[in-house]
Amino acid sequence: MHSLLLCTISNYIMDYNSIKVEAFWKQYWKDNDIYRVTHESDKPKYYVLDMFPYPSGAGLHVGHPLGYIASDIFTRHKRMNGYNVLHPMGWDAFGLPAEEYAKQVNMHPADSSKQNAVRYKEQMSSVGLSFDWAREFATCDPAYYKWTQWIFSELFNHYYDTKEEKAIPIQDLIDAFAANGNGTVQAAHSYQETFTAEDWAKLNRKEQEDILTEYRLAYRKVGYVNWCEKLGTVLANDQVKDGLSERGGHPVEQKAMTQWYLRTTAYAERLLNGLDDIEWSDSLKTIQRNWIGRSEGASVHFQIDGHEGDIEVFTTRPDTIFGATYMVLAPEHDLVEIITTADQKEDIDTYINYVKSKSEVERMADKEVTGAFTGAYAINPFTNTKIPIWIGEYVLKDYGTGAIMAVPSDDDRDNNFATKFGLEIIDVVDKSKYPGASLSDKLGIIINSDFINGMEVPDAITKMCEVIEERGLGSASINYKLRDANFSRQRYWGEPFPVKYDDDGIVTALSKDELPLLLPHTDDLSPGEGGQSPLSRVKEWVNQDGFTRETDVMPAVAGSSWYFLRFMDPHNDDEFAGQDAINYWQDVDLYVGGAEHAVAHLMYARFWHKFLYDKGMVPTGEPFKRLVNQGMIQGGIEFIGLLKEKQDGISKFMCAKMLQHADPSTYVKIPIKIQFVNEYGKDSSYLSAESIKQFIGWRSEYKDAIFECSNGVYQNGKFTGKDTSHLHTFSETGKMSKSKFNVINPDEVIERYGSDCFRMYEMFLGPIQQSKPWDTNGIDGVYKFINKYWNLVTDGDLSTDDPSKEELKVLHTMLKKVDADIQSLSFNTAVSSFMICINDLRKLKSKNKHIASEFTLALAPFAPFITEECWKLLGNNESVHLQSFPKHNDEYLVEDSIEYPICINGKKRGMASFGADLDKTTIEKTTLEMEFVQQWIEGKTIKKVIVVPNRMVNIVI
RNA sequence: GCCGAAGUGGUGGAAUUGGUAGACACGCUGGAUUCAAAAUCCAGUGCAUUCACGUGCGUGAGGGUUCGAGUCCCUCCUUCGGUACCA
Repeated sequence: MHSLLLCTISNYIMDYNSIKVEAFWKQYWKDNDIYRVTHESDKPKYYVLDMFPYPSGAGLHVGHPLGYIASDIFTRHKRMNGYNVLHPMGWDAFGLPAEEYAKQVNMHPADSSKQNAVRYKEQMSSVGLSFDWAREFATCDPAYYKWTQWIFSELFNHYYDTKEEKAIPIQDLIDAFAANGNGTVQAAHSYQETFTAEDWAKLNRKEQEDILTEYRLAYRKVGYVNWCEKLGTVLANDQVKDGLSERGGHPVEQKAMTQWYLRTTAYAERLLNGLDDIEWSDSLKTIQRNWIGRSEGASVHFQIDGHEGDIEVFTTRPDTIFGATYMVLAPEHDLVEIITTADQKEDIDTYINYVKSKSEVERMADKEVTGAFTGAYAINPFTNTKIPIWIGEYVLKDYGTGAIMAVPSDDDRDNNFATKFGLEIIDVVDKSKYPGASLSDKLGIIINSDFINGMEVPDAITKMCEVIEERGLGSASINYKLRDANFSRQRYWGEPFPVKYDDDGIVTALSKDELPLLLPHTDDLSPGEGGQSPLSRVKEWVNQDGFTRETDVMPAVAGSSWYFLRFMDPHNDDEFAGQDAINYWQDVDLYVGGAEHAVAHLMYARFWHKFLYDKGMVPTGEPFKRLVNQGMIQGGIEFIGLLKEKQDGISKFMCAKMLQHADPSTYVKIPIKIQFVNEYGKDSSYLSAESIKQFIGWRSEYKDAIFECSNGVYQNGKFTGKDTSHLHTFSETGKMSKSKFNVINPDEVIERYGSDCFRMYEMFLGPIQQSKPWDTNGIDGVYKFINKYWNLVTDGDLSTDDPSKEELKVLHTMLKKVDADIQSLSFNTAVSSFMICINDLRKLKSKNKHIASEFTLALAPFAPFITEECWKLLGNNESVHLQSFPKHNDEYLVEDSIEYPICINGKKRGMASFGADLDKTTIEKTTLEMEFVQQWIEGKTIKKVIVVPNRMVNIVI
């Protein structure tokens, strides 16, 4: 056995050979399937999940495994505590980045994704992550996306009943329409009209479908996309920068397209309330709450002077309605066309064209007040005065009703608008009693408002809601910021929508036995005509006998919205997951992943889960019980300054120190390989003459360039100046990325220090929730620890005697701390406990087999390879990872005496040792008699003596 | 602007319910070992002052509560993250 060779030379401190040992055990674990789990188990279940990655072409860098290592330690600890732990991994392979990467490397995304996943898996195994690889799948596997499509079909075939507060089959709604029309139906919808059963019966099938679509949980409507005429393509939001395409810098405009949406708004209240019962960080919950953006208020109808209809507005401040001196509609509001007078038509048209010409980004960036008058007037139902109706881009068509009553006295935006256009301002809230209160605080006394004069604002709001309902003007209502989710992408690499359109354009969802609807193969991934998906060019797929297919595909979030359920039963062909498996595994107990998914992924996943819950297909209302966001490991980025103006036609680089006070517009920062840089990451980082040569070798276009250092000039291989050249560089901290040449690959670190050392060092860096720059310098401390541990087990013979009291105390102090730290995910302090323990054991010259064994067991979750090796060397045959985690025993931790700090007026002045069970009075008495205490209290009166048992003594004089 | 999180040595970071601030580690200094180096081991290391014992000051700034504050309260500053005219 190779491992025996390592330990037979016992009188010599042998370094641990990580490469050999890790290779051996990696194979052993694989061959023996020790991380395989099934739901047929008597043990309690536990589900630890990492957010599955999109396998990018670059492979893993040292930042990626941070969360995986943490969850792996947690998993191993749970396993050793008798749990049946589901810990799977897979690939989020569909989506834009995968498609873009495939184009770059000139491969089909199906192939590049597969290839990248293989590399990821290999790297993950090198890190010693204990995934059950039998459950691996990718979101682009037809066997998986069959069920993504199926859930989508189910969404399509359901509506949300607001009375039952759950999803109900659409057939029930059709029956209700046929029986009673839509007047009595309580459902989440976007259909504005009311109809009777007779009306419904008169409609043809297409007309009925058009109404039903406004109720379905998956539906189609017109939405806007970022359209770039020049590139002939639709762009994602992050492909647009400052209103221009990121690639090429071409103008981007808003283009209307009929697209698929999910009615997430139906679940707004439940998505909000569900947050109360789960263990997520407060900040993450707050982000989700803000995103849902619930606000209470009233919807009020304003009659339009000289027109039949009315304008409905939503307001959180019905108490200020007496101050509503004008109204504003969103420029896209349906009524604009109807109410605009002939006189104002030109103004309005000009303004609408102006708004259309602006991109969304420009609209957000531009804070200037703009608007136009429609010429029409509404009647304020409380003052009965005519108030002008304007349009303005600050009113958004998607929020509330797309119309507002403007109260310029109590709303900053309304105020700016009124001031600019000379509209009337009536002050309706006296805020003098509440200096410093902001408008959103809803504080003040109502004035100039008839029957609510003198009331406090909150009371006035309640009163007004009542009166509004009494008078039939509207009702109290709740509004959400949350919008229905756009679910269409004009792309290739995603799930095809499982739907078909007949000749009349009526949509039906494919049934389960028609799934999966396979994504057809095509090598031409360029956009289709008019910004359509590349699929639109695959005519033989789109045009079927008697129907056509949807050419848009689903977004990347589709596949990640339910993958955690598939892991429970990944190879099931009959169901998305078998009920036995789902009932056993229930939900995710611990979910670890990056905060960048705080909104989109988690919101979609919770939404899908709640839908499946309504269908009785999952047993819990929330998918992720406890969630932890790991921080990012960043990298140092090094730049050198290149002057924009060439000197006699030659490029000139200048020392960062010399550019410190220069005008930043006169030079550009060129990122360089961090390997070239001396004192990398520090303020003093620089390129020496040697590293400038390396740089020139890498970027030969600069071979003749001038490098002006602070102490001389380097050019053409020669340095003229005093001492050696120092070309200082700019150092920044940021994401590790290929384009910044600062990627540190875990493979290199593992090769040099071993996987166990790498794992423990990543944990030792700090709390996992925190982001921090990678710095290999500190790794030596952990490396020393690993070697100390190795020597503890392998250097010399171990005694089988009972361990001493001191040894037990040192060991059990560690066991207690490590156990608690793992549960609270404080892995950095757990690593430090191991270090303290091993240092203490060395001081005690401990060579005890029991101690070494227990230490090995406790260390196993952190350092799976070396502990496995040591466990074997300690004479065991079964894997260390299948053992029980050692329990600490408080008996060994009992102290005979306790060191008390003695404080005078709260300042420590000395120490004293007292028996652990000594009473307070004796401690107080003894303390006051002590010599150094006497010196401090001499001639002073003692006001008070505070004795905190087991803590400290404080004397107040 | 609004919301959230966080500011501790030269560095990464520790500190139950308020109870010895700086654990552990890096780095640095000195020493041992070595022909020498690496590696390893030992000692020291918040700042100021002192030959020294010690003393003073110290957790972003200022105030407060308390016998006692890194921890609680108020005001402010900075950094990071989220969000963006949300009626």
